[in-house]
Amino acid sequence: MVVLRVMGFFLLPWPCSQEWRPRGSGIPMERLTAPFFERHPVTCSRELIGCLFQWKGCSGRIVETEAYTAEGDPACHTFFRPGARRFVEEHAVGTAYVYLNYGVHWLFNILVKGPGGAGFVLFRALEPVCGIETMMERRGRMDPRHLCSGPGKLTKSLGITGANHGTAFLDGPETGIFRGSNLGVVEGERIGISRARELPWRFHERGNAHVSR
DNA sequence: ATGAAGATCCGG
DNA sequence: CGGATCTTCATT
Repeated sequence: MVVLRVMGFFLLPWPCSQEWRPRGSGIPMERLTAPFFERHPVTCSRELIGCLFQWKGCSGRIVETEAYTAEGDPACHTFFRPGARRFVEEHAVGTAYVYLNYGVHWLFNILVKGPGGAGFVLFRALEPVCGIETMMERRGRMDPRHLCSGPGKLTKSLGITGANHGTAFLDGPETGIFRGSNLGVVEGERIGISRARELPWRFHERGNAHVSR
């Protein structure tokens, strides 16, 4: 059992075992399944804030996301990459879309498809919960606030690489996303892109110290 | 073949 | 601020 400290307050008793499997300790951990992701990318991005992302021995609360829509979004890979459009067509909701950016950093997205359109949710920051030692082995010893405070940092902390591209992880024995709560969601403009910056498609938990920048 | 662009991070 | 360093895609 891990007690999370958010904004100076001890708030959520979070189920967490040595095996890094979030499992029952009185509070049911509701695993997010396909229907959650059968909605618009912006909706999914907003509602993922506060959920627990579990990845092979490590986990963290999702505290920052960005939405990219497959149609009409010049910043989305689908806009200029036929391969990305094919990916959307050929893969099921919940599939990991991982790519190498600037030849250096792996970035993790989840594929979503709603009636209003398909797209991706980019995971931009996590608040580490379990496996912090493992994360530090990968990134070096540092303030836990900096471990996953960026899309490239969190993949390195969790050990996510291109090998995970195109894989289903929602229902894995060691991977998945679990419903959580948040202290309020702040919406703002996306970061680090050159096109369609004005869209307010970046979301983060209010007051959270683990977000990027 | 070759080149440009890119949803980042780190260090000076 | 600049460099690292690789993939995808378009152009030659």
